[in-house]
Amino acid sequence: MSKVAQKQRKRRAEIIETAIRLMADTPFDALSVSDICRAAGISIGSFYHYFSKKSDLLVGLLTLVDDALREEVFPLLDREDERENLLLLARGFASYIQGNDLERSRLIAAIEPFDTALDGRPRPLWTKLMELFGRGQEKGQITASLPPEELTRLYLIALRGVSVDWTRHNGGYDLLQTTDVLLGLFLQALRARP
Amino acid sequence: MSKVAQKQRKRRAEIIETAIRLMADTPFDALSVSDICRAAGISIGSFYHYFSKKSDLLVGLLTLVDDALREEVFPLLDREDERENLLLLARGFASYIQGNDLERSRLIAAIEPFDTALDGRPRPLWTKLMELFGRGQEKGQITASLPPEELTRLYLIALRGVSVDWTRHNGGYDLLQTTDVLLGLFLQALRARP
Amino acid sequence: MSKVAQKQRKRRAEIIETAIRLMADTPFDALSVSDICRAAGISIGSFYHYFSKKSDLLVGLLTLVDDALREEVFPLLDREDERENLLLLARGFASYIQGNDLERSRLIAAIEPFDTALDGRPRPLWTKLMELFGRGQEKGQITASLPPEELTRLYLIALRGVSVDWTRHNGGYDLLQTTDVLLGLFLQALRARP
Amino acid sequence: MSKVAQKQRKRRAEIIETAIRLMADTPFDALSVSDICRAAGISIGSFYHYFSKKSDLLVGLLTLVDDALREEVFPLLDREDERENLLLLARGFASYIQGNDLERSRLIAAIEPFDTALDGRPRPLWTKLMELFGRGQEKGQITASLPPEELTRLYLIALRGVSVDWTRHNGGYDLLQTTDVLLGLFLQALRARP
DNA sequence: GATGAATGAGTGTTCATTCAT
DNA sequence: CATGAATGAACACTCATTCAT
Repeated sequence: MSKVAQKQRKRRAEIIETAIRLMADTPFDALSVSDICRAAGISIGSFYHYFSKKSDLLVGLLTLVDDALREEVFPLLDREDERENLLLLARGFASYIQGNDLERSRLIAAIEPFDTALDGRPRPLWTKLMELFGRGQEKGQITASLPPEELTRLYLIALRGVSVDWTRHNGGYDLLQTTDVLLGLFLQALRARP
Repeated sequence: MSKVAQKQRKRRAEIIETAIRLMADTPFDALSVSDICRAAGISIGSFYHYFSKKSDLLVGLLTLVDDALREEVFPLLDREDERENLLLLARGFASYIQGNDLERSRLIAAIEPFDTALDGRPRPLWTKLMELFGRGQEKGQITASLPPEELTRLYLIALRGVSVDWTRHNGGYDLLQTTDVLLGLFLQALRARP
Repeated sequence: MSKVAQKQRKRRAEIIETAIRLMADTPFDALSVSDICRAAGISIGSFYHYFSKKSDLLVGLLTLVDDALREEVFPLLDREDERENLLLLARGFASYIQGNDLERSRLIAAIEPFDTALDGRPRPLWTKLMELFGRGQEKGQITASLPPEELTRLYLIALRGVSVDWTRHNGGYDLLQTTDVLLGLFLQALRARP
Repeated sequence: MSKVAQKQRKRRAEIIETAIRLMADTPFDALSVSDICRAAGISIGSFYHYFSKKSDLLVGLLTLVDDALREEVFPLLDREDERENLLLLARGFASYIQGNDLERSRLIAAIEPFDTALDGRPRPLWTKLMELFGRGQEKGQITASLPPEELTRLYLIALRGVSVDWTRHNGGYDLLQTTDVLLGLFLQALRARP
């Protein structure tokens, strides 16, 4: 990648980060381009130099989440019991949202259509879940009464449920713990029966 | 109720129904008052005669849902097994959203903060769930490892999860069936163990 | 006057009084017809039964002031020294505005074009001032270096000045006293010189 | 000042001038932002680029008047007799309102709360009057029976009176001459007596 | 690359006025 | 006489987007 292109990427990322920070308090639609520019210390003209439309920001934002998952969470999923891996993945996602130093980025959850495709490519969270459920069934750890697609779908629904609920309650409780309990119960119900 | 007041109520309800219809395609915030008026065949002035602020519509809308639940779903919850009642309640809610001839009103789910209070009073869905979980534990049908409040909370999170997901997929699948499977699994995990 | 017409007059007067009361806090233009109706306890329909336009209220209002002056102040102007009568008239006007139990009607001053004609007829305040200045000159009490019309005009300008100023300061000082001093100085300068 | 900032100032001033011109016929409150924009040949968006609220116009307007007084009238007040200076100041204000080629800007008078503070700072007209009355009393040219504050207040009341009256008569007479006569009489009454 | 002035359609909301009941 | 539902033009203000510099 050329130096110029790299600088371009970095600038884009900075703007996106700024937007995420602001979205902690204000939903995307209620955030004006000039708000973002003021916070990012750039001019409106510059914004439109890096993004051709306001909604381009969202695409950039989702890509950022995907990258974080791939780099920080996926490498940890090496347990023998796939149900443990599934729970770890949910926790990884929850903790990214609730996020260490990213407290403010919690609204990601509200936007995040985390199963659907982005630019045609499937989101990595979906792909990884499919993989884990598939392997879990192969290993006889997870009930085979439903296909992996269906399990993935249900799992994501529950995961989205917690995220959205947490968001609606303004991050007022421990997302990690609630995710643990709810998805734990779900996985318990999926235990393969003899 | 006087004839005049009745007419008032009816007109208000008509406007709300129109808004619900439109919200199938467009989220509330992106819906302008004049859109609603055009669709309802009334003038902007009339709108503000019935609702003092745009956001009043939301309150009206939630009240409508509450009333429907109370009148059409609650009377059916007379099974001996409280888990069956819980599932029936979830189905009732789902079917109201997916709604008979109301296909288009599905976006209710996106707004619906169905656990929190409205005007200070708790929403009836929340109250009823508390009641069913409590009785279920008394009868020994449901695990007592978590308090009814927590169970209610988790149940609503899952329920909200399905609704929101279905909404995000533009009502592209059978909400009733997915609700059945997901909440069924959840209740299965809650079965009291000897 | 028929009983019906009398009742009509009374109702009109009631509405005007209500409007005056409200105008203590809110200028006429910022006062909506429905505000007035709510305060007067009548329907909008009724308002338009008694006044064909909102601005009709103003005409009614001015007539009310004229009547009060004629009935309550003019009879007192019987001093030998016309300058005393002139001061009494100014005081009478000021005290009507500041008004005993009419504290709230102070904004009259802001509207009051008290020299110009109303419906073609000259306002009584103007007529009376002309009369007093004329007699004062005849009696040699007031300088004849300016015609009565001019003196009247200047006197009204000063009188209006105090009223408006007092209004702008939200009635924050004693209107009567300031009127006394300012118009007193004015009359002092008009003393006929040998 | 940078070229950009200068251009900004000029544009703002142009808009204010336009508003003043329109206010000859229409009081500020009855003047819509879009009227002003149409007359100024700019878009509504541009208006809000230069003024964050409609009422900002008023502040700008008053500042303009203050600046004009300070630059064009104050330097002329160098007579030995302070009463002459006082009259010159009144004439200067009147002539600014009636204004050379600014016939149309006469409504300034109606808005002008010319004694009260603007942004916390006292208006220069008030300060200058205080100074002149104070010096006049020291020199024994003006009666000491009232303090300078009171004299300033009364003088401003009379000055406002003429302005408002002239405005109400739609500039139908010579403001300069009337100011001369009225304030002249006032100053005559204030002559220090042995 | 970067800037920010300019645009104008669009927003939620108000309100004088009419008129069927 | 009295009501208040209905109207719709008007208002102050916002904001994504363009483009000359």
